[in-house]
Amino acid sequence: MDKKPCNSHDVEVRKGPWTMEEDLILINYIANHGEGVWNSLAKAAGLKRTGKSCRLRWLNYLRPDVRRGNISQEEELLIIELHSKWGNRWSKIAKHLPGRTDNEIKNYWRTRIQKHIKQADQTNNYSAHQSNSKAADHQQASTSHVSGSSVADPMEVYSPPSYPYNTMGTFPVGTFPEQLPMESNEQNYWSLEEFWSMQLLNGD
DNA sequence: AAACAGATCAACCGCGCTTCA
DNA sequence: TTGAAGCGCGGTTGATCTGTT
Repeated sequence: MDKKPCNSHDVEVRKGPWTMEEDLILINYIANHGEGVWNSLAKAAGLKRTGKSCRLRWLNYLRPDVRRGNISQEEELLIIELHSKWGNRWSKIAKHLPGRTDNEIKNYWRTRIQKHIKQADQTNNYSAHQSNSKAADHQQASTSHVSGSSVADPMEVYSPPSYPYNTMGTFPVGTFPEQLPMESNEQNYWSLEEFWSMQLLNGD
């Protein structure tokens, strides 16, 4: 299937961003028939998408309990804690953050947290280098805990207090929460009903 | 105002695990 | 027991957005 083309009859497969029409078809189909058996679902719904693509779209975006935007400090700390426990087991981590998807957490980790780890690492390496030079002069036995090779897990050099975030949980650069076009921060959830009423308003 | 660079995130890809005939 | 099919996961890519010069 994934390892080889699973369409025996050369069905054209769409790729790229999902259209609202496709979203509607998928939502409607799942609302009526439930999720699961994604390959046959895709065919039965008349979507020119792979089952995989449908599953991903549903789980990461269309599911009514998906929470979007504004990862709180509590959630962030939880992500950090769980990542230090389990590593890149994003789906496992996501299970402990209701409404968050593995993809979202993975992206968040890579774009935000990992960046800060690198920065902290560089800073620490720099200061470690500085202090090591001095230490060498003084024949001190002070071993730096950020010697790179001795650190198996980047979390060990990661120090949450060094975040550039303020205590209000806002972000220094223009990140998503304030820029979401429609919802206020309280409205991180949206339901099928809301989606459908949006469709009615749009006349679609 | 335009060009460029960096950040973000949706979506795809490939691999490995599970299930079932 | 084995091979095919389905599914889930983690890594990666590319389009878009935002900030800076």
